[in-house]
Amino acid sequence: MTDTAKPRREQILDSASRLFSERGYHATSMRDLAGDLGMQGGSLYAHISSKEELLIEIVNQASRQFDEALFTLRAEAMPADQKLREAMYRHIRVVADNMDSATVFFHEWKHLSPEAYARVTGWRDTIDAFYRELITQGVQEGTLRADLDIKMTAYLVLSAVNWAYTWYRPGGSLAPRDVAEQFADMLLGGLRAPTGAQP
Amino acid sequence: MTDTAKPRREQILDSASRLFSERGYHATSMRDLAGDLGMQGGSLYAHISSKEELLIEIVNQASRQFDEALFTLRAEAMPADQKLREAMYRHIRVVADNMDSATVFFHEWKHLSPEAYARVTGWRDTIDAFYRELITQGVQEGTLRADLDIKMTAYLVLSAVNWAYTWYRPGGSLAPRDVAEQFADMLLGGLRAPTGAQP
DNA sequence: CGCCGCACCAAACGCCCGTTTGGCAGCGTG
DNA sequence: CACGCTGCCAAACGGGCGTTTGGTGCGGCG
Repeated sequence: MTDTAKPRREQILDSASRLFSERGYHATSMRDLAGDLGMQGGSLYAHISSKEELLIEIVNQASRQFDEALFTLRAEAMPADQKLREAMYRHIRVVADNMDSATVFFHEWKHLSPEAYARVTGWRDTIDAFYRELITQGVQEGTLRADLDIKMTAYLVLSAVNWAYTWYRPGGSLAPRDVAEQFADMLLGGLRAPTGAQP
Repeated sequence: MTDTAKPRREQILDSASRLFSERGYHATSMRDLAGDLGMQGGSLYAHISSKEELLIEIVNQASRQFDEALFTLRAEAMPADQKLREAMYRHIRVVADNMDSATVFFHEWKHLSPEAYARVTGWRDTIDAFYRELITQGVQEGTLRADLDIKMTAYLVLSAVNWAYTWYRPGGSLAPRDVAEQFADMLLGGLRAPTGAQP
């Protein structure tokens, strides 16, 4: 209660996340953004240095959230199926808790300047590698099927957790935990009914 | 050989698909597009009526491809697991054969005018309903697990086939059929190794 | 009280946008 | 040869863009 309002700069970043995610980066003008905050376009530049700085900061923020959520899992010792379940939960939670910046992250990273662009690409590779390691570990320890193609399996898992940004609605009846549990159950156990007849 | 070159209008649509998918709709100017075709910006308007017409036509084209691929499957009588496999194959094939327009479709539909926007939303609902019906059928006939949540299962399948636009590269070693078969195998059979121990 | 610095406004800058216009080569047809 | 049509160019239009600039009201501090 020492300071009831967020710093102006954070308010700007919040508004920018929302508007960029709703309309896209290039379709949002600085005057749109300023209007959303009740000010004039030029006044923004007392707090930020450029429009691209906003995009970079939003994307970096999202990257950091994913990193923090997944990196601590890397070294933990647990069965791969359980670890995969936990990774999916954390991944989806980050998406769900940051719908706006996650959407901007997935949609607008192409518009970054070369350095920031390269950083995002590098981050993607890191996450890819994380899931591939996890799956490889699972195959080696016998928790996951031995005939899995590591790369394709990672793509499948990443599809499930990333695509959530297009349909998940926070505040609905589904918590991130529910989504992750259901997805993990289906992915690990399979959709087919256990019939007993098998070629 | 009666006419070696495509009609100019089709060339424009092809270029627009590529540029819109690479840079985004708003980040591509009409002068960029014209330059790609070796002409002046204003000259485009001898063949098209507006920039948005291009976006609408690209998105409609993609919608039509999905419709044609999936609609014929609806009435066919086959076990649901096999039908799901075939649907995933056709879905991924459309994405793979139309990477540019599919990317535009997934990324830029938000920027359409209200009528075209509503049409795309309606299309999405149709595809959603198609997969939900298919899964419901599978549960009823006993091919798929009885405890599946229909909506979540459809989300999972759609994630897998839609997200392909972000990573698939035509001309690589993976044909759409390979991707679909692997995804369907993993989804239907599950990732977990058959141990024999089960609660 | 006088002063500073902060947050903002109003206006302007140069540039690029989507689109329109008028004109002009080339060419197949009468 | 004259005609009109097609496909394009060069230039311009009004407007919006991201950003800069000079000025102003105001709260806090010496």
